[in-house]
Amino acid sequence: MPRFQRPTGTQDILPEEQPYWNRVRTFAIQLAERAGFERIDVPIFEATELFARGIGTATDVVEKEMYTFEDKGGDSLTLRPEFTAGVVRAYIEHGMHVRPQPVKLYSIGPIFRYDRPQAGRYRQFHQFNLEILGTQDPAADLEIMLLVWDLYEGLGFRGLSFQLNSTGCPRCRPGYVEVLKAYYQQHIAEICDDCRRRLQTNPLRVLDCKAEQCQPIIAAAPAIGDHLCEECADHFATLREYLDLLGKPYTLNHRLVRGLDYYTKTVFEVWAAGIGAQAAVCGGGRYDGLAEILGGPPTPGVGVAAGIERIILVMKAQGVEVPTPPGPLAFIAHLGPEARREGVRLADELRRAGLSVWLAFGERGLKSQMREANKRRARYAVILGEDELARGVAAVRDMGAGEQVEVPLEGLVTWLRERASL
RNA sequence: GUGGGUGUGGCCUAAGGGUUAAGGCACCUGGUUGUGGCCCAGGAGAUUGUGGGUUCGAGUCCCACCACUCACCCCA
Repeated sequence: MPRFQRPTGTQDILPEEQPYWNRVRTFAIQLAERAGFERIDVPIFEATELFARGIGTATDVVEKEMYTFEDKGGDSLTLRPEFTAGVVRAYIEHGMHVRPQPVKLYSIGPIFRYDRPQAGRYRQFHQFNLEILGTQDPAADLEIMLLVWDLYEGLGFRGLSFQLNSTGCPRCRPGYVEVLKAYYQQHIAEICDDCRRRLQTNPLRVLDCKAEQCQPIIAAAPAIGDHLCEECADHFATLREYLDLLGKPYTLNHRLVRGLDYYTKTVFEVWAAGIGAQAAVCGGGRYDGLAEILGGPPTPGVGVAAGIERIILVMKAQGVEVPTPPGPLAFIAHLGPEARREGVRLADELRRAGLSVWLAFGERGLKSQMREANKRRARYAVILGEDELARGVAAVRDMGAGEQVEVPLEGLVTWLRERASL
Protein backbone atom coordinates (compact mmCIF):
# COMPACT_ATOMS: atom_id res chain seq x y z
CA MET A 1 0.00 0.00 0.00
CA PRO A 2 1.33 3.42 -0.91
CA ARG A 3 1.50 5.89 1.90
CA PHE A 4 0.11 9.20 0.73
CA GLN A 5 1.30 12.60 1.75
CA ARG A 6 -0.10 16.00 0.98
CA PRO A 7 1.40 17.56 -2.13
CA THR A 8 4.41 19.82 -1.64
CA GLY A 9 3.46 23.29 -0.52
CA THR A 10 -0.09 22.38 0.50
CA GLN A 11 -1.38 22.15 4.03
CA ASP A 12 -4.08 20.46 6.04
CA ILE A 13 -5.82 23.02 8.19
CA LEU A 14 -6.58 20.92 11.25
CA PRO A 15 -9.48 21.51 13.65
CA GLU A 16 -7.22 23.19 16.20
CA GLU A 17 -6.16 25.75 13.57
CA GLN A 18 -9.70 26.64 12.61
CA PRO A 19 -10.28 29.25 15.32
CA TYR A 20 -7.57 31.38 13.70
CA TRP A 21 -9.13 30.98 10.27
CA ASN A 22 -12.61 31.73 11.53
CA ARG A 23 -11.42 34.86 13.29
CA VAL A 24 -9.68 36.20 10.18
CA ARG A 25 -12.43 35.24 7.75
CA THR A 26 -15.35 36.53 9.76
CA PHE A 27 -13.61 39.76 10.68
CA ALA A 28 -12.43 40.46 7.13
CA ILE A 29 -15.89 39.82 5.71
CA GLN A 30 -17.49 41.96 8.39
CA LEU A 31 -15.20 44.89 7.55
CA ALA A 32 -15.75 44.52 3.82
CA GLU A 33 -19.52 44.43 4.08
CA ARG A 34 -19.51 47.32 6.50
CA ALA A 35 -17.72 49.35 3.81
CA GLY A 36 -20.22 48.35 1.12
CA PHE A 37 -18.29 45.59 -0.60
CA GLU A 38 -20.31 42.72 -2.01
CA ARG A 39 -19.06 39.18 -2.22
CA ILE A 40 -18.18 37.60 -5.53
CA ASP A 41 -16.93 34.05 -5.99
CA VAL A 42 -15.11 33.35 -9.23
CA PRO A 43 -13.84 30.00 -10.53
CA ILE A 44 -10.74 28.43 -9.07
CA PHE A 45 -9.52 27.88 -12.64
CA GLU A 46 -9.78 30.12 -15.67
CA ALA A 47 -8.54 30.20 -19.25
CA THR A 48 -4.74 30.34 -19.15
CA GLU A 49 -4.82 33.24 -21.55
CA LEU A 50 -6.74 35.39 -19.05
CA PHE A 51 -3.86 35.34 -16.61
CA ALA A 52 -1.17 35.54 -19.28
CA ARG A 53 -2.73 38.67 -20.76
CA GLY A 54 -3.79 40.21 -17.48
CA ILE A 55 -0.73 39.68 -15.32
CA GLY A 56 1.80 39.95 -18.12
CA THR A 57 3.78 37.26 -19.90
CA ALA A 58 7.14 38.53 -18.66
CA THR A 59 6.20 38.24 -14.98
CA ASP A 60 7.43 35.46 -12.71
CA VAL A 61 3.87 34.50 -11.88
CA VAL A 62 3.08 33.72 -15.50
CA GLU A 63 6.52 32.55 -16.55
CA LYS A 64 7.08 29.92 -13.89
CA GLU A 65 4.45 29.85 -11.18
CA MET A 66 1.19 28.85 -12.85
CA TYR A 67 -0.52 25.50 -12.44
CA THR A 68 -1.55 25.04 -16.04
CA PHE A 69 -3.24 21.98 -17.49
CA GLU A 70 -5.20 20.94 -20.52
CA ASP A 71 -8.68 19.58 -19.93
CA LYS A 72 -10.24 16.73 -21.89
CA GLY A 73 -11.66 19.16 -24.41
CA GLY A 74 -8.20 20.48 -25.17
CA ASP A 75 -8.61 23.86 -23.47
CA SER A 76 -5.67 25.26 -21.56
CA LEU A 77 -6.77 26.13 -18.05
CA THR A 78 -4.88 27.51 -15.06
CA LEU A 79 -5.49 27.37 -11.33
CA ARG A 80 -5.91 31.02 -10.34
CA PRO A 81 -2.62 32.62 -9.21
CA GLU A 82 -4.54 35.72 -8.05
CA PHE A 83 -8.10 37.03 -7.87
CA THR A 84 -7.95 40.27 -9.82
CA ALA A 85 -7.94 38.91 -13.37
CA GLY A 86 -10.90 36.64 -12.67
CA VAL A 87 -12.90 39.35 -10.91
CA VAL A 88 -12.31 41.84 -13.73
CA ARG A 89 -13.25 39.14 -16.23
CA ALA A 90 -16.51 38.59 -14.34
CA TYR A 91 -17.15 42.35 -14.25
CA ILE A 92 -16.84 42.48 -18.03
CA GLU A 93 -18.66 39.23 -18.72
CA HIS A 94 -21.70 40.21 -16.68
CA GLY A 95 -21.82 43.77 -17.93
CA MET A 96 -21.33 45.15 -14.47
CA HIS A 97 -20.48 48.54 -15.98
CA VAL A 98 -24.26 49.12 -16.18
CA ARG A 99 -24.54 48.88 -12.40
CA PRO A 100 -24.10 51.96 -10.29
CA GLN A 101 -20.40 52.75 -10.45
CA PRO A 102 -18.10 51.98 -8.85
CA VAL A 103 -18.67 48.32 -8.07
CA LYS A 104 -17.03 47.16 -4.86
CA LEU A 105 -16.33 43.46 -4.62
CA TYR A 106 -14.61 41.15 -2.18
CA SER A 107 -13.51 37.54 -2.51
CA ILE A 108 -11.91 34.97 -0.27
CA GLY A 109 -10.48 31.61 -1.15
CA PRO A 110 -7.53 29.52 -2.32
CA ILE A 111 -4.86 30.75 -4.73
CA PHE A 112 -2.22 28.62 -6.44
CA ARG A 113 1.36 29.36 -7.36
CA TYR A 114 4.04 26.83 -8.18
CA ASP A 115 6.95 28.05 -6.12
CA ARG A 116 9.41 26.64 -3.61
CA PRO A 117 7.68 26.72 -0.23
CA GLN A 118 9.24 28.50 2.72
CA ALA A 119 8.10 30.38 5.80
CA GLY A 120 4.85 32.13 4.90
CA ARG A 121 4.77 30.76 1.39
CA TYR A 122 2.73 27.88 0.05
CA ARG A 123 1.72 26.55 -3.33
CA GLN A 124 -1.89 26.58 -2.30
CA PHE A 125 -2.57 29.54 -0.06
CA HIS A 126 -5.50 31.80 0.68
CA GLN A 127 -6.25 35.39 -0.04
CA PHE A 128 -8.80 37.91 1.06
CA ASN A 129 -9.26 40.19 -1.93
CA LEU A 130 -10.88 43.58 -2.50
CA GLU A 131 -11.55 45.40 -5.76
CA ILE A 132 -13.17 48.73 -6.54
CA LEU A 133 -14.02 48.94 -10.24
CA GLY A 134 -15.22 51.97 -12.15
CA THR A 135 -13.69 55.00 -10.47
CA GLN A 136 -10.37 56.79 -10.59
CA ASP A 137 -11.06 58.70 -7.40
CA PRO A 138 -8.04 58.48 -5.08
CA ALA A 139 -10.61 58.06 -2.31
CA ALA A 140 -11.12 54.55 -3.67
CA ASP A 141 -7.40 53.82 -3.28
CA LEU A 142 -7.72 55.18 0.22
CA GLU A 143 -10.69 52.95 1.08
CA ILE A 144 -8.80 49.89 -0.02
CA MET A 145 -5.82 50.85 2.10
CA LEU A 146 -7.94 51.76 5.10
CA LEU A 147 -9.80 48.51 4.99
CA VAL A 148 -6.70 46.35 5.22
CA TRP A 149 -5.34 48.73 7.82
CA ASP A 150 -8.46 48.23 9.93
CA LEU A 151 -8.21 44.50 9.39
CA TYR A 152 -4.71 44.26 10.83
CA GLU A 153 -5.32 46.80 13.53
CA GLY A 154 -8.54 45.12 14.57
CA LEU A 155 -6.80 41.77 14.79
CA GLY A 156 -4.41 43.35 17.25
CA PHE A 157 -1.25 43.72 15.16
CA ARG A 158 1.58 45.96 16.24
CA GLY A 159 4.58 47.27 14.36
CA LEU A 160 2.96 47.44 10.94
CA SER A 161 4.24 49.69 8.22
CA PHE A 162 2.51 50.89 5.11
CA GLN A 163 4.79 51.06 2.09
CA LEU A 164 3.50 53.38 -0.61
CA ASN A 165 4.60 54.40 -4.07
CA SER A 166 3.26 55.44 -7.45
CA THR A 167 4.49 53.63 -10.53
CA GLY A 168 3.00 56.10 -12.99
CA CYS A 169 0.98 55.24 -16.04
CA PRO A 170 1.60 54.35 -19.70
CA ARG A 171 2.14 58.05 -20.41
CA CYS A 172 4.84 58.79 -17.86
CA ARG A 173 6.38 55.47 -16.90
CA PRO A 174 8.22 54.77 -20.18
CA GLY A 175 10.01 58.09 -19.88
CA TYR A 176 11.09 57.27 -16.34
CA VAL A 177 12.25 53.80 -17.35
CA GLU A 178 14.52 55.40 -19.96
CA VAL A 179 15.96 57.76 -17.36
CA LEU A 180 16.51 54.86 -15.00
CA LYS A 181 18.18 52.73 -17.67
CA ALA A 182 20.45 55.60 -18.67
CA TYR A 183 21.45 56.07 -15.04
CA TYR A 184 22.16 52.37 -14.63
CA GLN A 185 24.24 52.28 -17.79
CA GLN A 186 26.68 54.62 -16.07
CA HIS A 187 27.02 52.10 -13.22
CA ILE A 188 26.80 48.92 -15.25
CA ALA A 189 30.13 47.67 -13.92
CA GLU A 190 29.13 48.08 -10.28
CA ILE A 191 25.80 46.27 -10.21
CA CYS A 192 25.04 42.59 -9.67
CA ASP A 193 24.46 40.04 -12.43
CA ASP A 194 20.76 39.82 -11.62
CA CYS A 195 20.35 43.54 -12.08
CA ARG A 196 22.12 43.46 -15.44
CA ARG A 197 19.53 40.89 -16.46
CA ARG A 198 16.63 42.85 -14.91
CA LEU A 199 17.67 45.91 -16.84
CA GLN A 200 16.75 44.05 -20.00
CA THR A 201 13.64 42.17 -18.87
CA ASN A 202 11.99 44.29 -16.18
CA PRO A 203 13.98 47.46 -15.46
CA LEU A 204 11.89 48.69 -12.51
CA ARG A 205 12.81 45.60 -10.56
CA VAL A 206 16.43 46.77 -10.15
CA LEU A 207 15.04 49.08 -7.49
CA ASP A 208 14.16 46.33 -5.06
CA CYS A 209 17.39 44.37 -5.50
CA LYS A 210 18.82 43.25 -2.15
CA ALA A 211 22.44 42.71 -3.25
CA GLU A 212 24.92 44.65 -1.14
CA GLN A 213 26.77 46.15 -4.09
CA CYS A 214 23.56 47.53 -5.60
CA GLN A 215 22.43 49.46 -2.53
CA PRO A 216 24.43 52.65 -3.13
CA ILE A 217 23.34 52.66 -6.76
CA ILE A 218 19.69 52.34 -5.76
CA ALA A 219 20.00 55.04 -3.12
CA ALA A 220 21.20 57.56 -5.68
CA ALA A 221 18.88 56.40 -8.46
CA PRO A 222 16.35 58.79 -9.95
CA ALA A 223 12.96 58.37 -8.20
CA ILE A 224 9.81 57.83 -10.21
CA GLY A 225 8.08 60.39 -8.02
CA ASP A 226 10.03 63.09 -9.82
CA HIS A 227 8.96 61.86 -13.23
CA LEU A 228 5.19 61.39 -12.89
CA CYS A 229 2.89 63.10 -15.35
CA GLU A 230 0.55 65.72 -13.99
CA GLU A 231 -2.40 63.37 -13.69
CA CYS A 232 -0.42 60.73 -11.80
CA ALA A 233 1.26 63.30 -9.59
CA ASP A 234 -2.11 64.83 -8.69
CA HIS A 235 -3.62 61.47 -7.96
CA PHE A 236 -0.71 60.52 -5.73
CA ALA A 237 -0.73 63.87 -3.94
CA THR A 238 -4.45 63.60 -3.23
CA LEU A 239 -4.12 60.07 -1.86
CA ARG A 240 -1.32 61.19 0.45
CA GLU A 241 -3.37 64.17 1.54
CA TYR A 242 -6.20 61.84 2.54
CA LEU A 243 -3.84 59.55 4.43
CA ASP A 244 -2.39 62.55 6.26
CA LEU A 245 -5.88 63.83 6.97
CA LEU A 246 -6.75 60.57 8.68
CA GLY A 247 -3.43 60.42 10.47
CA LYS A 248 -2.47 57.08 8.91
CA PRO A 249 1.29 56.63 8.90
CA TYR A 250 2.96 55.39 5.75
CA THR A 251 6.43 55.19 4.29
CA LEU A 252 7.04 56.59 0.84
CA ASN A 253 9.06 53.86 -0.78
CA HIS A 254 10.22 54.67 -4.26
CA ARG A 255 11.77 51.20 -4.46
CA LEU A 256 8.39 49.52 -4.18
CA VAL A 257 7.52 48.34 -7.69
CA ARG A 258 5.64 45.00 -7.45
CA GLY A 259 5.76 42.18 -9.87
CA LEU A 260 2.58 42.36 -11.89
CA ASP A 261 2.42 44.28 -15.14
CA TYR A 262 -1.05 45.76 -14.72
CA TYR A 263 -0.32 48.22 -11.94
CA THR A 264 -0.67 51.93 -12.68
CA LYS A 265 -0.34 54.84 -10.29
CA THR A 266 -0.76 53.60 -6.71
CA VAL A 267 1.09 50.57 -5.42
CA PHE A 268 1.37 49.61 -1.76
CA GLU A 269 2.20 46.82 0.62
CA VAL A 270 1.84 46.32 4.34
CA TRP A 271 4.84 44.82 6.07
CA ALA A 272 4.87 42.99 9.36
CA ALA A 273 7.60 41.36 11.42
CA GLY A 274 7.57 37.75 12.49
CA ILE A 275 6.85 35.84 9.31
CA GLY A 276 10.39 35.14 8.10
CA ALA A 277 11.80 36.67 4.96
CA GLN A 278 8.34 37.41 3.60
CA ALA A 279 7.48 40.73 5.14
CA ALA A 280 4.42 41.57 3.09
CA VAL A 281 1.04 40.63 4.56
CA CYS A 282 -0.77 42.23 1.67
CA GLY A 283 -0.09 43.98 -1.59
CA GLY A 284 -2.19 46.00 -3.94
CA GLY A 285 -2.58 48.97 -6.17
CA ARG A 286 -4.38 50.57 -9.05
CA TYR A 287 -4.81 48.94 -12.46
CA ASP A 288 -6.57 51.38 -14.74
CA GLY A 289 -5.67 49.58 -17.96
CA LEU A 290 -6.53 46.02 -17.01
CA ALA A 291 -10.18 45.85 -18.12
CA GLU A 292 -9.25 47.02 -21.58
CA ILE A 293 -6.41 44.52 -21.83
CA LEU A 294 -8.99 41.84 -21.08
CA GLY A 295 -11.26 43.05 -23.85
CA GLY A 296 -13.71 45.07 -21.80
CA PRO A 297 -14.68 48.71 -21.68
CA PRO A 298 -12.04 51.04 -20.24
CA THR A 299 -12.57 50.68 -16.50
CA PRO A 300 -10.29 52.01 -13.82
CA GLY A 301 -9.79 49.79 -10.80
CA VAL A 302 -7.94 49.47 -7.55
CA GLY A 303 -7.56 46.48 -5.27
CA VAL A 304 -5.61 44.56 -2.69
CA ALA A 305 -4.86 40.96 -1.85
CA ALA A 306 -4.14 39.95 1.73
CA GLY A 307 -2.49 36.59 2.44
CA ILE A 308 -4.40 34.77 5.13
CA GLU A 309 -1.59 32.37 6.07
CA ARG A 310 0.70 35.32 6.65
CA ILE A 311 -1.92 37.06 8.76
CA ILE A 312 -2.18 33.97 10.92
CA LEU A 313 1.61 33.72 11.19
CA VAL A 314 1.71 37.28 12.47
CA MET A 315 -1.12 36.56 14.89
CA LYS A 316 0.85 33.67 16.34
CA ALA A 317 4.14 35.57 16.37
CA GLN A 318 2.50 38.46 18.18
CA GLY A 319 0.52 36.29 20.55
CA VAL A 320 -2.92 37.36 19.37
CA GLU A 321 -5.49 35.25 21.19
CA VAL A 322 -8.42 33.64 19.43
CA PRO A 323 -11.47 32.27 21.18
CA THR A 324 -11.44 28.49 21.41
CA PRO A 325 -14.80 26.97 20.59
CA PRO A 326 -16.67 25.68 23.64
CA GLY A 327 -17.19 22.00 24.31
CA PRO A 328 -20.68 20.49 24.11
CA LEU A 329 -23.30 21.64 26.59
CA ALA A 330 -24.19 18.05 27.37
CA PHE A 331 -22.35 14.75 27.18
CA ILE A 332 -24.70 11.79 27.32
CA ALA A 333 -23.36 8.76 29.18
CA HIS A 334 -25.36 5.58 29.40
CA LEU A 335 -25.21 2.18 31.09
CA GLY A 336 -26.92 -0.83 29.63
CA PRO A 337 -28.94 -1.44 26.44
CA GLU A 338 -32.07 0.22 27.74
CA ALA A 339 -30.23 3.38 28.72
CA ARG A 340 -28.35 3.41 25.44
CA ARG A 341 -31.61 3.49 23.51
CA GLU A 342 -32.76 6.36 25.70
CA GLY A 343 -29.44 8.10 25.11
CA VAL A 344 -29.79 7.89 21.35
CA ARG A 345 -33.31 9.30 21.58
CA LEU A 346 -32.32 11.99 24.02
CA ALA A 347 -29.36 13.17 21.94
CA ASP A 348 -31.68 13.67 18.99
CA GLU A 349 -34.26 15.50 21.11
CA LEU A 350 -31.71 17.87 22.64
CA ARG A 351 -30.08 18.63 19.30
CA ARG A 352 -33.45 19.38 17.74
CA ALA A 353 -33.97 21.79 20.60
CA GLY A 354 -30.81 23.56 19.46
CA LEU A 355 -28.48 22.32 22.18
CA SER A 356 -24.99 20.99 21.50
CA VAL A 357 -24.72 17.37 22.51
CA TRP A 358 -22.11 14.65 22.40
CA LEU A 359 -23.43 11.11 22.70
CA ALA A 360 -21.05 8.45 24.02
CA PHE A 361 -20.48 5.68 21.52
CA GLY A 362 -19.87 2.05 22.33
CA GLU A 363 -20.66 0.01 25.41
CA ARG A 364 -18.28 1.15 28.08
CA GLY A 365 -17.96 1.61 31.79
CA LEU A 366 -19.09 4.88 33.32
CA LYS A 367 -15.55 5.82 34.31
CA SER A 368 -14.43 5.70 30.73
CA GLN A 369 -17.40 7.77 29.63
CA MET A 370 -16.81 10.37 32.33
CA ARG A 371 -13.20 10.64 31.30
CA GLU A 372 -14.35 11.33 27.79
CA ALA A 373 -16.89 13.92 28.97
CA ASN A 374 -14.05 15.70 30.74
CA LYS A 375 -11.72 15.57 27.74
CA ARG A 376 -14.40 16.93 25.47
CA ARG A 377 -14.88 19.81 27.89
CA ALA A 378 -18.61 19.17 28.27
CA ARG A 379 -20.41 21.46 30.71
CA TYR A 380 -22.80 18.79 31.89
CA ALA A 381 -22.64 15.02 31.90
CA VAL A 382 -26.11 13.54 31.52
CA ILE A 383 -25.92 10.08 33.08
CA LEU A 384 -28.52 7.49 32.14
CA GLY A 385 -28.53 4.29 34.19
CA GLU A 386 -31.08 1.63 35.04
CA ASP A 387 -31.97 3.37 38.31
CA GLU A 388 -32.57 6.75 36.73
CA LEU A 389 -34.46 5.29 33.81
CA ALA A 390 -36.84 3.44 36.10
CA ARG A 391 -37.68 6.71 37.81
CA GLY A 392 -37.81 8.76 34.58
CA VAL A 393 -34.88 10.99 35.50
CA ALA A 394 -31.27 11.58 34.50
CA ALA A 395 -28.34 12.30 36.79
CA VAL A 396 -26.87 15.56 35.55
CA ARG A 397 -23.37 16.40 36.67
CA ASP A 398 -21.93 19.89 36.43
CA MET A 399 -18.42 19.12 35.21
CA GLY A 400 -17.01 22.42 36.37
CA ALA A 401 -18.46 22.46 39.88
CA GLY A 402 -18.46 18.70 40.38
CA GLU A 403 -22.03 18.83 41.65
CA GLN A 404 -24.74 16.45 40.61
CA VAL A 405 -28.53 16.66 40.58
CA GLU A 406 -31.40 14.60 39.23
CA VAL A 407 -33.53 16.09 36.49
CA PRO A 408 -36.76 14.56 35.12
CA LEU A 409 -36.29 13.51 31.51
CA GLU A 410 -39.31 15.53 30.35
CA GLY A 411 -37.83 18.67 31.85
CA LEU A 412 -34.27 18.16 30.61
CA VAL A 413 -34.53 20.35 27.51
CA THR A 414 -35.81 23.28 29.57
CA TRP A 415 -33.31 22.66 32.34
CA LEU A 416 -30.35 22.64 29.94
CA ARG A 417 -31.66 25.48 27.83
CA GLU A 418 -31.90 27.72 30.87
CA ARG A 419 -28.27 27.07 31.65
CA ALA A 420 -27.05 27.19 28.05
CA SER A 421 -27.64 30.93 27.90
CA LEU A 422 -25.69 31.66 31.07
C1' G B 1 15.44 26.64 -10.98
C1' U B 2 19.74 27.36 -6.99
C1' G B 3 21.93 26.78 -2.00
C1' G B 4 22.00 25.34 3.42
C1' G B 5 19.76 22.38 7.44
C1' U B 6 16.84 18.11 9.01
C1' G B 7 14.44 13.10 8.54
C1' U B 8 13.60 7.42 14.90
C1' G B 9 5.68 5.23 16.95
C1' G B 10 0.30 10.59 16.13
C1' C B 11 3.78 14.55 18.71
C1' C B 12 8.65 15.53 21.35
C1' U B 13 13.14 13.13 22.42
C1' A B 14 17.19 8.96 23.68
C1' A B 15 20.36 5.01 21.82
C1' G B 16 29.73 6.31 22.47
C1' G B 17 29.37 0.89 14.86
C1' G B 18 27.62 -4.43 18.48
C1' U B 19 21.85 -8.56 21.76
C1' U B 20 14.44 -8.28 21.35
C1' A B 21 15.29 0.51 19.10
C1' A B 22 14.44 3.42 25.16
C1' G B 23 11.51 7.35 27.49
C1' G B 24 7.85 11.43 27.89
C1' C B 25 3.16 13.50 25.92
C1' A B 26 -1.17 11.93 23.69
C1' C B 27 -4.44 7.38 23.05
C1' C B 28 -7.02 2.79 25.19
C1' U B 29 -8.21 -0.40 29.59
C1' G B 30 -8.17 -1.16 34.75
C1' G B 31 -7.36 0.51 40.21
C1' U B 32 -13.70 -4.12 43.50
C1' U B 33 -20.70 -3.55 41.89
C1' G B 34 -22.52 3.05 38.02
C1' U B 35 -18.88 8.85 38.20
C1' G B 36 -14.14 12.98 35.12
C1' G B 37 -9.74 16.22 36.39
C1' C B 38 -4.43 14.28 40.25
C1' C B 39 -2.01 9.59 41.14
C1' C B 40 -0.85 4.30 40.14
C1' A B 41 -0.78 -0.19 37.00
C1' G B 42 -1.24 -2.33 32.36
C1' G B 43 -2.00 -2.13 26.89
C1' A B 44 -1.76 -0.89 21.86
C1' G B 45 1.39 1.73 18.52
C1' A B 46 8.18 1.89 14.78
C1' U B 47 10.10 -3.07 8.95
C1' U B 48 14.52 4.15 12.44
C1' G B 49 11.84 8.66 4.96
C1' U B 50 13.12 5.17 0.49
C1' G B 51 16.80 2.44 -2.16
C1' G B 52 21.73 1.12 -2.64
C1' G B 53 26.83 0.70 -0.56
C1' U B 54 30.93 -0.02 3.30
C1' U B 55 31.29 -3.65 7.47
C1' C B 56 31.36 -10.00 10.58
C1' G B 57 27.58 -6.33 12.25
C1' A B 58 24.32 0.15 10.34
C1' G B 59 19.22 4.15 13.62
C1' U B 60 24.53 5.35 13.86
C1' C B 61 29.45 5.77 8.26
C1' C B 62 29.09 6.77 2.53
C1' C B 63 26.03 7.69 -2.05
C1' A B 64 21.48 8.56 -4.55
C1' C B 65 16.47 9.69 -4.45
C1' C B 66 12.23 11.58 -1.77
C1' A B 67 10.09 14.65 1.86
C1' C B 68 10.16 18.55 5.32
C1' U B 69 12.42 23.15 6.49
C1' C B 70 15.07 27.87 5.90
C1' A B 71 17.01 31.18 2.33
C1' C B 72 17.74 33.10 -2.90
C1' C B 73 14.62 34.42 -7.32
C1' C B 74 9.74 36.30 -6.73
C1' C B 75 5.54 37.05 -4.12
C1' A B 76 0.35 36.72 -0.30
